[in-house]
Amino acid sequence: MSRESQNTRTRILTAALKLLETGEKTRMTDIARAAGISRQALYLHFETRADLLIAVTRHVDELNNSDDLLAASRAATTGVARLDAYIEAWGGYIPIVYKVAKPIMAMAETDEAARAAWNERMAAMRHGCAAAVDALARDGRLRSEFDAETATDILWALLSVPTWVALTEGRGWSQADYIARQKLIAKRLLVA
Amino acid sequence: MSRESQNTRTRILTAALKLLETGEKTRMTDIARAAGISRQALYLHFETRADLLIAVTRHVDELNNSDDLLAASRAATTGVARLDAYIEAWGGYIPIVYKVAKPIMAMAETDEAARAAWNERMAAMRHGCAAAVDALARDGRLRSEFDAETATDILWALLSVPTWVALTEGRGWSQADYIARQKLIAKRLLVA
DNA sequence: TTTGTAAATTGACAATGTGTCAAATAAGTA
DNA sequence: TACTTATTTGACACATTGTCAATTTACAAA
Repeated sequence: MSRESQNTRTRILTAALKLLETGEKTRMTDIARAAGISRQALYLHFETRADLLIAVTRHVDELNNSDDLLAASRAATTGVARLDAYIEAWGGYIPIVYKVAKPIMAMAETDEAARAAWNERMAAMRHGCAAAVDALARDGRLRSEFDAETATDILWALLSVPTWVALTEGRGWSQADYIARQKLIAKRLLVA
Repeated sequence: MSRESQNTRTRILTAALKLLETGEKTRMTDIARAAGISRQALYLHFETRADLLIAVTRHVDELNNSDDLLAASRAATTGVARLDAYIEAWGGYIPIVYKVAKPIMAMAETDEAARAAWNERMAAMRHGCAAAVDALARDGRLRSEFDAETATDILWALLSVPTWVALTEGRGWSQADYIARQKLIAKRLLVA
């Protein structure tokens, strides 16, 4: 994969991302046109449409330094602070990835690669939840109502993308509302 | 629409339901074969695949007396009892409708009729949530942290189908776990 | 300048699944 | 017998993904 080819690959990802963000159609034809190459040339860089879209999410992660973003919550000293920081970080990141994640979620019904990519992402998100729950437990402030595993599941479901979609797009919660309320809810549920 | 035609219509709905429940493919071809008629004849009874699937959900509602099921929670005297009863009723009904609802949710991305049908269902579910929240408020037992509208949104998101899918299919919660824990969560969040 | 190579183009085509159409048939009813 | 309704049969349009083969472009090495 030469330098030239790398440029084209990035050009494709950038073009696809722009289409996704502006809500335009993202058929292979559309992405090719936006990238200024032929539709068939897309297949020289990505095996399938699913692969291409998955690559776009990774591209988005890189553009936004997603690791650093989420790692910030690790700096928190208390469990409660960590929980808040994680909700702030992840909750703030959802709107960024959502536009790209949406077609992947849709494809996940039928496409194995898309399903695997999405599950992996959700597993990573759950790790963040588990870390917050563990930090609470270490402080002796995890409510005894649920064990750590169950508490993690609850937090994970609470912070899931479909829940975010339901509350923001479906019920009109602003992003600020969403984050503030989720912090309250999570603390009420998990903190003793 | 003659009596004979009615029979065929029911036969189609029954056949489609069976395919959905057993997880088999539900292309128009498959449904037709299962119903013992030609694929083209399906279009004599339903305009589109979306219409057919929507009709199946209504058929399921009728088979299960869904109205009565959910109405039971209305009999509860206290707000807390009503909340519990609603979670029990709706939570218990999710697995029944889910298999049919799944392809409709998938179609909702692209098909206007499917989207409308699903939104209507979710709005109806939210009415149940609102009723429970109002009952709590009437008892003076609604937590003051959130207003009634927001509390309803939270309960609605908590009881949403994607959340159920995440916790049961995704995290292996049994149906009994799901209902018991959701009751605890809802009370912890909403009851003063 | 010639030659070789990687990237991209062009045009055609298979596969899938939905939805449409027209002509023929079956079966019961007036 | 004639009419009506449901259904069948076979063909086809359409959208979209993915594949293939032959050709062209452009750059780099000799």
